[in-house]
Amino acid sequence: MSNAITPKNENYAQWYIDIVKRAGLADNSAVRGCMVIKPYGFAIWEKMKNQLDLMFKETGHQNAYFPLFIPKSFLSREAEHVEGFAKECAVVTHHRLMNNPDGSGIIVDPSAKLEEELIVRPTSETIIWHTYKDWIKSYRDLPLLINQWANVVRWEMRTRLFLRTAEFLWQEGHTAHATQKEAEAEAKQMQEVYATFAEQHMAMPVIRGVKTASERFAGAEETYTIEALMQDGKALQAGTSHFLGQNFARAFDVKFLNENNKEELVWATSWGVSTRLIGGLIMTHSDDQGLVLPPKLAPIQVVIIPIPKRNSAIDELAEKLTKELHLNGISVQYDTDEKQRPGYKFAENELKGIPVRIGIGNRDLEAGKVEVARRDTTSKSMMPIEGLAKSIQNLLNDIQNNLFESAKNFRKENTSYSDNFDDFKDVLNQKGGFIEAHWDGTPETENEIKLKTKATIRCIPNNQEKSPGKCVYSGKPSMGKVIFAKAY
RNA sequence: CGGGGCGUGGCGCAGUCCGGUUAGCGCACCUGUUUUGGGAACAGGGGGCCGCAGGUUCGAAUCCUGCCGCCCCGACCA
Repeated sequence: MSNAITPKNENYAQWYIDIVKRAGLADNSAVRGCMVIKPYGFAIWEKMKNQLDLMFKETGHQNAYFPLFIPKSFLSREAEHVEGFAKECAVVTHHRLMNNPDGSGIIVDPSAKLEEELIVRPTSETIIWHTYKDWIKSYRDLPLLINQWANVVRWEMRTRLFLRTAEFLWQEGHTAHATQKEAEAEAKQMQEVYATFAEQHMAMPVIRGVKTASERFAGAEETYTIEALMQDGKALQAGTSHFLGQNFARAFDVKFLNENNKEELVWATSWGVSTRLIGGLIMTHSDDQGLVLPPKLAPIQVVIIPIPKRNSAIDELAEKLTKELHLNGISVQYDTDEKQRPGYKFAENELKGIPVRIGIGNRDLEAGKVEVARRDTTSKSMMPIEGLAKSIQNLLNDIQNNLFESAKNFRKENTSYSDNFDDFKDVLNQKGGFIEAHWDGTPETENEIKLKTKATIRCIPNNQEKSPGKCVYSGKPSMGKVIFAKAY
């Protein structure tokens, strides 16, 4: 009823949970670590999915679907891959239930044991590369550019709504190429697609970079990542694109004949983003009043609220405006629910992060104006009815841009440089955020810093000019700066 | 897996220490009236195997035993 959202600065984790629940995005379910994504949350996911799907298709990819289950033996074919995923897999061991002879309910039928256990996919490289063996014979079959939208399961020890759930929705692209160069270009291209989506649609600035060896995807030779900074100063890995070399081709014996009739192993990439992005979206923009959505991803971009007493003049204007905005691809809801008063609706719409609210009352109509409130700044202004549809479109663009600029400013203010370890620890504990620092390039130093501070190297940023210096921890020579942060 | 917390109408909780009438409150819901420019008021009403299973007792939401589940914090990960 009254604002039940825990203030951000009081308890950020609780604030996040309150937003997810009160805005109606998702709920915990009867299954540990698995969430119910509610209609409003799913509508946001659909908007993300539609845009990403478009971008994948524009870059030449096709959708397909592979099985939920993976034979256990497949997972062990690639040594690093099994090492990375085996600990967190759900396993199917039987295929039938039966009534317990003692009458106490239903039990697993012991006679229905599977010959080979099935793994519920934690990711699909293995089943897909097993399939690719049949699909790829010639250089003419390449490149093979496939994406799948799916659910996967990783039996995480600790879960958080959207950010880390045992089951989650995602897309996983799996491509096969004739040359290393082409596969690397693909992996980089998809990193850029993700970055473009994050920045232009989510209004979430990201750093493009590569992972260090220890943070790399299990089975990858290079992991390209986009890293975002959340409001509490922690980093979020928002999307990754992997150059897999020939590791999976070797494990699943996927070879092709080149133009010279010579047999070669295929080069691979894989890349994915998940419903975690919704968590990132929340923690980039939202405030103590509730969710804040960038217009491009808001299921409802504009809500029109009649100020009682509602009458035909108000209805007419609302309907005219709705039509005009619809013609321009803007989603509008005219809230004619007479049971709730305006104040209640205002608060609910703010909670749900609807970017623009238009209030139409008789007083305003007479003056030829309406009240327009923007969610990002929570400011209100009177706008002339004349040309309103155009004004609203401009306003939506403004909000989209403003959210992105604000997030960039926040990141700038919360990015520090450090060249000695004491200072590094102080910044990390007092301020958080991204810390640029020199690193000597060794996994030992990386690990020591992680043990002492919980900060990890989020990435080695792309396109960085060489800037030799001394490692923040060891003092040894360093060829360039990397980004450290505590991460989700 | 360790630490903490919690299971009581749809949601949030009180009651449990110290057993005792019909298990209570706020929100939500239903009906009606008056309202309506930032979360309306009044009146009436409906809805509960008190997580599950045993036990103690004349009597258990409350005491005892066992089990189950979920959440939060940490280590692991998108």
